[in-house]
Amino acid sequence: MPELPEVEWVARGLRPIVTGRTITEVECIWPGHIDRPDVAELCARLTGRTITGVQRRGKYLVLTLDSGEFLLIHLRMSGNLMLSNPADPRDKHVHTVFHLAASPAGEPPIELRFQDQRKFGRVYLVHDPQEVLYKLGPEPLDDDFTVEVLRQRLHGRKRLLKPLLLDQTIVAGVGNIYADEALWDARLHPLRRTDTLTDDEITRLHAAIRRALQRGIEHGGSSISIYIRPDGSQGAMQNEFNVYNQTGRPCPRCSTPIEKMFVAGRGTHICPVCQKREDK
DNA sequence: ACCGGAGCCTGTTAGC
DNA sequence: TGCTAACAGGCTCCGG
Repeated sequence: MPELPEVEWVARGLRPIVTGRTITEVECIWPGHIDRPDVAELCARLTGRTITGVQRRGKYLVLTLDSGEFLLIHLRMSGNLMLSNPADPRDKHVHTVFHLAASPAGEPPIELRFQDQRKFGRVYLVHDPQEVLYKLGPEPLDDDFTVEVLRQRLHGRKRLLKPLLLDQTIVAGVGNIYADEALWDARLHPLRRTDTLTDDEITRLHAAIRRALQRGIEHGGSSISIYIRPDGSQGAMQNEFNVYNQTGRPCPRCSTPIEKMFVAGRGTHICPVCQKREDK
């Protein structure tokens, strides 16, 4: 599911509710999600800990704990985190439940439920987040992600643009939706190679990556398939796509029907007129 | 260095 | 209507 904008909204949804609450119990219904440490140790080390903050790094959620440890969660394709009243029935795909005590302000206890249809999501409890995050490239929306930074990261490489954008070590947080949206915005073909890009094209690509992700955040993320925010509300970005999932519909720039192709095994949507294979 | 495919899983949908 | 194959927002490992 979630790419950077969706994970950002999960973090924003969780932050005011879970910060300051203590984990009273961890219920592991399907332990396959737990990457490290093992399930028993994870439950033991989390129980009694207080959540001190909620951050995002790329597509990872980072919960900071009063023990100095970090609870990292990656939602992968179909994972989701929901805040629920303990009395509410559980979805059948809920695999781990974090029971949270009443808040310091007196809000009643709540459950943080990790649900995941396809079971690709992962949970890590670590002393140092870099243990998991060390490979990630820069945060694309940070001020220090400049055109020059992108240029340097492409220097000497010969890669196809689509797989490049999906590579989290180049830039963190872009997935299939926002890669297609960014390439359309930059008027670049997904099969263009990085070593053929002009300075102007790199500048366009840099701006387009940031614009696509920023738009995603501004519209509350994309709620397609099963993704919704922790409070059950939906994003609206799915109504704003220019090319993603728009096969056959007119390009918003030139009205040419959007085409779908496959690149690196991923569905890829382009405007065949705006995104010429070898334009400048 | 980089690409593409397989594998990890289940649910939904398109097609016959 | 019913069955089957293809596809789905991610990532890692491996062979070429």
